[in-house]
Amino acid sequence: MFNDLDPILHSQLRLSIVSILITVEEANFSFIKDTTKAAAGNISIQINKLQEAGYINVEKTFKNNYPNTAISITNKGREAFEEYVKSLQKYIYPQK
Amino acid sequence: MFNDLDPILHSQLRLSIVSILITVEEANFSFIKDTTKAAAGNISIQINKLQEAGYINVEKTFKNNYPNTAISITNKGREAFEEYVKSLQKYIYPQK
DNA sequence: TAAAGTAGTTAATATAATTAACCAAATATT
DNA sequence: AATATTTGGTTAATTATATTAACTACTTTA
Repeated sequence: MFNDLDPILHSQLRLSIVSILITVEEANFSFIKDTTKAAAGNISIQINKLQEAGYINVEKTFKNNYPNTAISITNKGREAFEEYVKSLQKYIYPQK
Repeated sequence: MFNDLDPILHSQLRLSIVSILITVEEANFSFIKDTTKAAAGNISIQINKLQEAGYINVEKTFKNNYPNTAISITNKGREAFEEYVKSLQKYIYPQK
């Protein structure tokens, strides 16, 4: 009846991050920080986990002399997100 | 942009339980156990948390000589679920 | 009456999320 | 030109959560 929910995505902050990345080509650390209002440390860790899972690409460069971490979603990440949403539907619309 | 997701509901097992209770008048422990496939101990704990939060009613009686735990959703629980779903929509359909 | 099953609970453990403290470099202030 | 502050992070420690293993208490069956 209830599919397992991908534990990588079933975390508020990681879901927020992926949710943002679904809508944009690329986002940097600061944008994620501003948008999610989460603490930088937390974001740093959750980005690592998403990268380890292969859900996002992380490119660290320098921009205007400052470190800049550019993040984008991978195909795997996009698919995982779609799967997660499908599974969730079964929870939130159990009448189906 | 992203509402906080009610941490009481943002747990796979608790969400499963509430999701079941949304569709039925009442469910007992065994039904929840069979439907969710979760371990009894885990269910026991999550039922306590949902009760503490006022999201469910728990009635312990004996049925055919056996202990029987009947569970039903409260108005508060139903509202929390609806709110949770609304918040989730913003995550899973960020284009909106 | 001994073994197996029902219906749970609790304590201990494993896992995950969060925060506090830190680092390195850049820029702003006195 | 020192020093304070800001940017953009990371890491270690803490806190919170979830899960499991072991147990309780009773019932039924062989």
